[in-house]
Amino acid sequence: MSTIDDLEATVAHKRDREATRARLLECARLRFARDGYDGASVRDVASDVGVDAALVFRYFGSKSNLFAEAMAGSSEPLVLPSGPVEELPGKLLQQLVFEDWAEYAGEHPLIAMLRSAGHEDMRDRVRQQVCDGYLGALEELAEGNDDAALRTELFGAWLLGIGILRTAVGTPELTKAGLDDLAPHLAAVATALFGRPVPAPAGDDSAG
Amino acid sequence: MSTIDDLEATVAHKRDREATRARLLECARLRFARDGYDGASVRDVASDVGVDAALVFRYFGSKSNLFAEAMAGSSEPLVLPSGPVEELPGKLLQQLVFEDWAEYAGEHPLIAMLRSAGHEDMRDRVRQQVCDGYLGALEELAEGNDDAALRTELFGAWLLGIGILRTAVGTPELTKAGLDDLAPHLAAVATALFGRPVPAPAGDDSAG
DNA sequence: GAGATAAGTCATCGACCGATGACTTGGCTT
DNA sequence: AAGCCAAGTCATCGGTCGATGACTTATCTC
Repeated sequence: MSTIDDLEATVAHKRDREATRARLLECARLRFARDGYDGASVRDVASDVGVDAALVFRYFGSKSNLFAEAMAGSSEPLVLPSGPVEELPGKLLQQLVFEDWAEYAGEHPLIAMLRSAGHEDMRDRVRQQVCDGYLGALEELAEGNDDAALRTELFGAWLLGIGILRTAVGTPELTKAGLDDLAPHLAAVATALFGRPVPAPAGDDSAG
Repeated sequence: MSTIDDLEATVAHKRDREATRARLLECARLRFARDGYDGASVRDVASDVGVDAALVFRYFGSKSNLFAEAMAGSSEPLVLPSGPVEELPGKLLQQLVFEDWAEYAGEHPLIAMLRSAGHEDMRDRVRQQVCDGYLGALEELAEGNDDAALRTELFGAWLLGIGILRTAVGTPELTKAGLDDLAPHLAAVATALFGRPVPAPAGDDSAG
């Protein structure tokens, strides 16, 4: 009996406010990332979770708030790779481009979020995430240069552009390229931009 | 009297099918570029021109057709710079980033078009324009390298990323940077990527 | 088991969307 | 000036959206 109770408590457990809220946020993240702010409807999100749309407004007040909370809690999937800074460009490239973001419709959430950049507040949100997150982590690489921040942004622009050409535009060479194909160019550009040697990311064993 | 007639004939010229059609297409280009396919409404476009929305459907049949015709006629503003290939990266950067695209809401049409990349046919259109237009012009620079096409796309990705970080994300350093600030980095990256010297774009006299 | 409280639903509103068809108005020919 | 035809408008439909408030139902306590 306790087994069944536990099961129901962890799996189904209907009418659990916090659990429902969490599921709504998770589905909202996916929907917003995949379809953009306008493209994702509150009814869609609610339907994914299996509740009525009115409940969403009951919990979050407005679609805008739902978006804000969903994106605020999305720092988890955007976790930055750790390790020595020299290896960071390669790891970021791998994460941005080659990681399997299947649950985000095949795109890195950041690229997907750009679809919503038409709205002013989302632009701010995206910018903050880009600057504080990715660029902040890269800035150490540019240390010692006169315009370190600019160089960092330029390198970030490159990574972002690669991701966009691959997933949003579908350019032929980049689409079929693997990490091994990009590695030497990554090293060359990073070195040229930062004025310090940046090793090419290892064609890691996990990549078949 | 003839003066007034001429004025009306050239300026106002009410009830001129072709003129109205052309104005609708022009406004549609701007709206679609600025707000994306979903964000731009037929009523908006019609209102810009000063006609009823029903007229748009009368002329173009559907919003989708309006979009197709508007974008088909937009090859004109995407004219490529001419001159020796070595100067092309700089010119492209200037056009992509610093040209005044005021009529396209301050963004290069290409970047703006990415907003609509959620729609499949739009994606194809953007890819074709990118590949045949911009990347095709740049490919000559990569000649002599083993993977010339990939290098070209990588450089295109960089230019595109710069444009996006500037206008769509609003990253601080890139936003306030001028062409002169970017020129040396452009030269460094292009040289590293193409393996041949690429001169920095001249901080031209017209830029005050 | 009765009742209270919170989780979740239903019905509905007003606004806007794309789209259609009947209507009006302006310009040209005769 | 009469009258036709095309350019442009108006009224409206069906649908979806965000949002609200009244309602139902499950769960917990006593």
